[in-house]
Amino acid sequence: MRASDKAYAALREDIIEWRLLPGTVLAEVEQSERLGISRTPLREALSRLTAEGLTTTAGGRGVVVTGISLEDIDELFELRETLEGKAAALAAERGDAATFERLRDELRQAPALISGEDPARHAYYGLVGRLDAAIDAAIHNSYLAQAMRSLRVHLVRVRRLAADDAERLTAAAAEHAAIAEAIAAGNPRLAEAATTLHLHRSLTHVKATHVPH
Amino acid sequence: MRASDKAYAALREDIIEWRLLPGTVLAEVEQSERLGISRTPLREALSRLTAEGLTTTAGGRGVVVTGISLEDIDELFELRETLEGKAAALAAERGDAATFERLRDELRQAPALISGEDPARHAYYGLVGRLDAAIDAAIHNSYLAQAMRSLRVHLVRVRRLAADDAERLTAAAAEHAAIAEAIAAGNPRLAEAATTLHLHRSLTHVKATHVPH
DNA sequence: CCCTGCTTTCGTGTATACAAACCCCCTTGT
DNA sequence: ACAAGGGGGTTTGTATACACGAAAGCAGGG
Repeated sequence: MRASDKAYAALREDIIEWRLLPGTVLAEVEQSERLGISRTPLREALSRLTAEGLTTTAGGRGVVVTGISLEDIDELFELRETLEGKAAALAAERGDAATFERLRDELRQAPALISGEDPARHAYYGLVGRLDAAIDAAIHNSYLAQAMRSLRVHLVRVRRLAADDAERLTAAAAEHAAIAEAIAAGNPRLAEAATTLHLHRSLTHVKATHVPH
Repeated sequence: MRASDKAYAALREDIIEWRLLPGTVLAEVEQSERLGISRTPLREALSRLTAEGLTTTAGGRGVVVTGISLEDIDELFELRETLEGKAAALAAERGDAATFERLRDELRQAPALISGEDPARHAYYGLVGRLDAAIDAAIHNSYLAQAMRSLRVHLVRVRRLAADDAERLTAAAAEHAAIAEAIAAGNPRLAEAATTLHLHRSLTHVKATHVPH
């Protein structure tokens, strides 16, 4: 693995997990020494993070970790609704029914995973990730998939702000199952509606349990 | 101006204007010597281009200029319709009416610009750019604006493939005027419909006059 | 004649040294 | 006392040298 990849992954993880708080300045020598690499690969890592929007260059004062305000969350979900709604509709038109039927069945059994402890809950997140991946593959549109991928980075960060209690996760699993069901049924408008519903409830939950940093 | 910015701007221009054709390998030493800079800033420029999707890293063998297939154009416009349709609707809800009324009036007088020679036609492209900028500002959503900006790079590249005859440009100006009119009227659904119509016609034109490279 | 293994060579990945720009702070003048 | 200008120090921007890896070419054997 390249040193720049290692630095990129480490910094990205630190930012997403809120170990590096917004406003933190990432000085090149300091971070390169912390990660045990040279400045050159670190600069490439910082470039990638800045391109993703996780950091911003603060004019001569190094790069700083970007923050996420309440307004940002609204904007983020506004775009997310647009993109994922369209993606769900396209998946319903173009996707393979059997794939999404399987995902629907798994999602209906997800409450068993959620009630358990952390390893099981991790399995649930993996399941949701597989649904996202299946939609990405089904839409047959690399540009849309790319746009959604770049969004998900910020969304994971937002999710870490909210309290993922078992109750909300159970409800979310049901909503995801409804999306998978609509896609499997080949009903674009229903798939879009189910996605809109899910995202609205998700946004409401995030804003209700949000703890400002 | 930094050397990396200079290299980035130069390479980006070369790719968009099809002076660097798809499949061209951009070797680091070769390009750094051509642009009169060192490898370090050139690498940063290539990183940025790759993040934008104008180039792709070819697994250890340098970066190559990406191509745009007919399928890519379809995918590009599918995403564009989603994003710009939403943006037009949001602009109609949140934008300042006076701003878009002025743009509508200017666009209605655009045929005079188009019939002229290149400098006047350049003024027309600038006018369309101002409409885009006005929409970007009106939506009050930096993430959506960012997504549209990253799309426009590829769209400019596609536009260079099509023949921009005066007839099509005159029609496009009328379609743009209709969009501005709908936004100024504060009618989101109409604004979205006008955008959808414009993009469909634009796509049809591109595919009709498309010359494969 | 073809296949395989080695060698050479080119190209990227990384480290480090140097240069320039910027900020902070201190000093000085009003 | 406050503002403006200069100097020191820190930080980024750039160049270059070196190391590692892969790919292409060549030679030898089957």
